[in-house]
Amino acid sequence: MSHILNEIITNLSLDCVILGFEKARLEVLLIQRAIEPCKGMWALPGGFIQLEERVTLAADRILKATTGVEGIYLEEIGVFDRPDRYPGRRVLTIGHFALISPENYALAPGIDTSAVRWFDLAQLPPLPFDHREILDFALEKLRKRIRERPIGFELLPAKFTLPRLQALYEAILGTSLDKRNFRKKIMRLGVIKQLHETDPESTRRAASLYSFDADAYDRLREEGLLYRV
Amino acid sequence: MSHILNEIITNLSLDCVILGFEKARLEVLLIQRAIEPCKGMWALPGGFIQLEERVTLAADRILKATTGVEGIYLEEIGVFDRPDRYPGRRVLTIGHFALISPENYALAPGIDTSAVRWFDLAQLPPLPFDHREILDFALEKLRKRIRERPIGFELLPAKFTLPRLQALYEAILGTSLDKRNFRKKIMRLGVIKQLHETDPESTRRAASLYSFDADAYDRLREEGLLYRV
DNA sequence: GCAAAAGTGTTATTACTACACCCATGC
DNA sequence: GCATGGGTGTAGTAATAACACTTTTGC
Repeated sequence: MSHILNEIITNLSLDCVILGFEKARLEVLLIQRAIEPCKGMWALPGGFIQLEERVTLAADRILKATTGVEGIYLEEIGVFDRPDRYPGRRVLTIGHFALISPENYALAPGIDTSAVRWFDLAQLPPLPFDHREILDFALEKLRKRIRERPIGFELLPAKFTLPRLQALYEAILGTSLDKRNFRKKIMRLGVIKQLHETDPESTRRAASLYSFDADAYDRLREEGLLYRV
Repeated sequence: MSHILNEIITNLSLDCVILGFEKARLEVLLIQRAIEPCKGMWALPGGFIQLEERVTLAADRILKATTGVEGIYLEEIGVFDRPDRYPGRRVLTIGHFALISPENYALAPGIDTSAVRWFDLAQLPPLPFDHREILDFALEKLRKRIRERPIGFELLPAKFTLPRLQALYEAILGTSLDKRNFRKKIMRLGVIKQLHETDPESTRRAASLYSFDADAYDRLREEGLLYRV
């Protein structure tokens, strides 16, 4: 077994699809590559796994080192394995995704990275390798999952309004939803609770603020509860 | 890029959890290892991926070479990455699973394998590496999935009876289900059709045979339809 | 004729969809 | 006072869970 410090597994990398929600649109976090291959292109944050490292820890390390984002829950979405996906040698990559509220995280371009920023999904630059495929796969996974679990809270600040939560669901699903039915369903799940405050950012009538009950959410998660659209 | 024939990726393997249903119990297909490490132990069928090979094709190739089973749909369930999971060097493995009807497949121990057979899940031998973890993960995935999709047909012969399908659901979920409600739900899905034959193996009153409508199933799959228990 | 397994319907409850108006606030 | 976005209720329909007896057949 090799023990050279920080030696990497050369045939296996990981990439992260970090999704956020801003101004009624979904966004994805991209980095501008400062090294070859594909130097200068905007790409998913990613990198190589060290020889003795757990994949999840590698994902945390790489995301922090390239974007400044840390302490988020990254979920594995699958292995991407086209033989020609990376130039010069065979590299399979383990796709990960996460949902975060952009305003909670400061961006800082780091190692091998010349810039980091959020991109609206509708205005993406060309992506290198198979990153477009990985992104599309993550989006599809998100759409399926939101029908099965009351996710979405990760994409909003700790206190949020119901109109904003509904806008998020509509952005993910690409449809519009009935306001009354949406509220009934969400409230019946019992995972959000009303705070006795209103939205200070409102310019007209202020909406009530709600917060998310993590314990109740975990209970539902166990039971595989659904949001059916 | 290396082009030595059949050169493998040394840090990445794959393993297969093949589940079947026999005599009201779930079973898993294991092989007896004919080579080190863990020579002589019963283990999940698995092996290494070749340098230019797609993972799915590698899984088909390895499963056929070790067990004789071929032509089945293998689904990726995730990467297993404990640093000490394989002795002597770092090897991550991509877990796969599949559901098949044991009677449809002839078993033939092959390369690096001294025996193949089905094991009742309740009477498993000790498994090497992290194979127990991979198996448990696959079973958990199966339980979650059966609540979301009308699976289970892969585990039964082409013609099956409703009592047998119900027994399968009960085996997977670990609960008992109401016969009338089960039939109503399954029939309402519209993915199985009644044949005008009865079960020739019956010793008392013979049950009707049904078959599975693959087209209707695919349509439901698209919509993410559910079996809620 | 009886044991064993297959098959069948109804009711009460709960969840879902569709749909239109009033309320609070800043300007 | 009006424009903007927040908030609320009902009725018809569909799905669900709970529940017990009759039918067929081999022995």
